[in-house]
Amino acid sequence: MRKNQIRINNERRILAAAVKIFAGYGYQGATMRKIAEEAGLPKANLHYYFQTKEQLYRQVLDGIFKDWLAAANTFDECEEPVEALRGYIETKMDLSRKRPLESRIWAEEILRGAPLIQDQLEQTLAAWLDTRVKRITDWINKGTIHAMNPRILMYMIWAVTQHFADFESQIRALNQQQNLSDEQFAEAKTQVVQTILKGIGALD
Amino acid sequence: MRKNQIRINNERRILAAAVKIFAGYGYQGATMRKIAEEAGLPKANLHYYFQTKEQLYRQVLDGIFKDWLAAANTFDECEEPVEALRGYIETKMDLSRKRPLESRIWAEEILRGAPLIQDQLEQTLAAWLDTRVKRITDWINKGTIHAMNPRILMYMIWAVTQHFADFESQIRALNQQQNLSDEQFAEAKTQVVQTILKGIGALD
DNA sequence: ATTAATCTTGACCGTTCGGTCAGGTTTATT
DNA sequence: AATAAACCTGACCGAACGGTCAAGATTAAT
Repeated sequence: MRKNQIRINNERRILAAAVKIFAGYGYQGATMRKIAEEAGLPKANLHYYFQTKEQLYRQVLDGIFKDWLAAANTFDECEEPVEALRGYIETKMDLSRKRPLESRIWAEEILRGAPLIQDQLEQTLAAWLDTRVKRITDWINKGTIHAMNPRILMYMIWAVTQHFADFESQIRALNQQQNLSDEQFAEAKTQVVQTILKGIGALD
Repeated sequence: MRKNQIRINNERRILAAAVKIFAGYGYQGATMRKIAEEAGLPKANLHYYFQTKEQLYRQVLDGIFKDWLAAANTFDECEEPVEALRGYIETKMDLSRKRPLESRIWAEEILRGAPLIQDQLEQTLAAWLDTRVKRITDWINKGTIHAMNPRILMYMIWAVTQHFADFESQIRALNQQQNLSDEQFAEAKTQVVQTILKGIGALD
């Protein structure tokens, strides 16, 4: 089978290189030259597979957005707030640990005012958030967690979990110029979960 | 007196314009042309006061760094964790509300790996953090708050408070395309304080 | 074996970038 | 009033940017 094997391979190579370069330099700072060099292909070849820099960037963002939404599986599968939120927070923390580049590209896009993904935020993400807000509201009504604004809870979770990817260089500078070790990161993960779950009255 | 009044005025105008443009476009996306236009001065005039784009950017970063550190006054003045942390969190939240541009410039610099402020992070900020870590450790030893890693607590506070500035466009998209009203922001501030203080065992 | 489709690439293009500079204008000093 | 210092700015520069293209090489289809 494998009809377009060449195309598939090259698009994957280019996208992987683009993630690295966009994360390292930002949209404006990234150049097609750097991405081509990282991918090991001539610059003109990039334009054969992706007409413009913006189109390449859009495809990178699309991939990130899908991971973002997929991270909510544990949240949806669990009934009780402790399991659901612990699972979601841990999944988001793991995502920050394993794929920090994607988190940084997302963060930079939002920083710049989300010029290219505003529609997805206002529609897909807003709808995604609404259903989770409803679940949290149910927990509040049942008295399982304290009364609060569920949206702000979600913002807090996003902020904290993504911080470990987005502000990695700051954390490194404050940790003897060393990235967090696996042990340190595991400690952070536990503490984040505990603090938030306790903070909303789901524990103790 | 006012000897260099012209210089003082123009440098202030240029720095104010630079904050806007750097925050809106990032370091690479910002151009001296745009900053000059925003300041209402010819481009060559910018280079008279600030030799290079990087020097202008450095001065912007320096100003932000000072605000950053100054926000810790309440933290230091209060004895007990509830007052100290509430004061610090509220001050950082207010800073995010009133000066989101500065927060975004800082965030972008960290995202890019802090190429220009690594020294300040490793020295000034690291020392600043150490003294606060000691105070939190004292609280833990006295049993006023739960046992935990004080550094991770500080990361969480930074993450959450700055999120409201850095991810403003995402929050807006999830809030019927409206920025948080003063009432909504006040609610967020209260909830952030409550969740963190409860989460570390300082309340209830 | 031939043709068609896909892929590859060095050379090139117009635009914009950060930065320079000479020469003029304004302000401060005496 | 004269001199010096500070300030202003249009025109210009080389470099780097995103993107194009024609011509050749490779692969797929018949």
